[in-house]
Amino acid sequence: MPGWPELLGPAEEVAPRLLGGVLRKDGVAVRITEVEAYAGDTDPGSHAYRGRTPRTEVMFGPPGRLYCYLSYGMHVCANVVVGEAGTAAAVLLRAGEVVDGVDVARKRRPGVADRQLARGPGLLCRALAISLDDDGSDVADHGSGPVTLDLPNEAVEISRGPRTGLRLAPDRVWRFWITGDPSVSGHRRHPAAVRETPGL
DNA sequence: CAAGAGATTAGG
DNA sequence: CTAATCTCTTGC
Repeated sequence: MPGWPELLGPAEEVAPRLLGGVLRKDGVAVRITEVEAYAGDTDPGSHAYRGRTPRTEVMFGPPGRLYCYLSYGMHVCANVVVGEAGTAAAVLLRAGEVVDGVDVARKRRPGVADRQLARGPGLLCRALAISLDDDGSDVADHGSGPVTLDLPNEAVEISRGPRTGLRLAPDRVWRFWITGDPSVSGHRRHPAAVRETPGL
């Protein structure tokens, strides 16, 4: 059974549906509170915009896999691949709240307040000990790999705003987060234009 | 082949 | 504001 039907829509529709979901690895669990959507070859902001490279290969594969990449040469960031195989859409996991294995996560980030343990895409991976070795790991097939994802079973209130760290395609308002959650990142220049979208 | 920007974070 | 440092793109 290839992937979940929930992951098959366009990235900007799938992304908010992941909010409140739980990502697990080695006893540590993070409830996802902030995501960003990337559309692949039609999206100038996507790594896959200029075609396949060894790094972006996973994004062109089937949905439900993890796309991990090295950011600025030092931080690992993780995406969930969405959409049909052959497309390169993905959802970047930007931030979350540690809901299990807090003691383990604390050891990975000494001196940091609990609510900030996964406050940012690089930090989220550090809290979960996700590395480049997890690139391509199948999170949809629950239990087969080291990393698993549970989709949320209750609705959450969602806000949206422009994507962070990107100058390109500012018209795509594709960053989503759980309204009012203290663990969302955006610590840098928080976009002024922030609207709520109860209708999603 | 060399240079620079980028889905980041920590420290001054 | 800047350093640290990997991958890919663009320019010479």
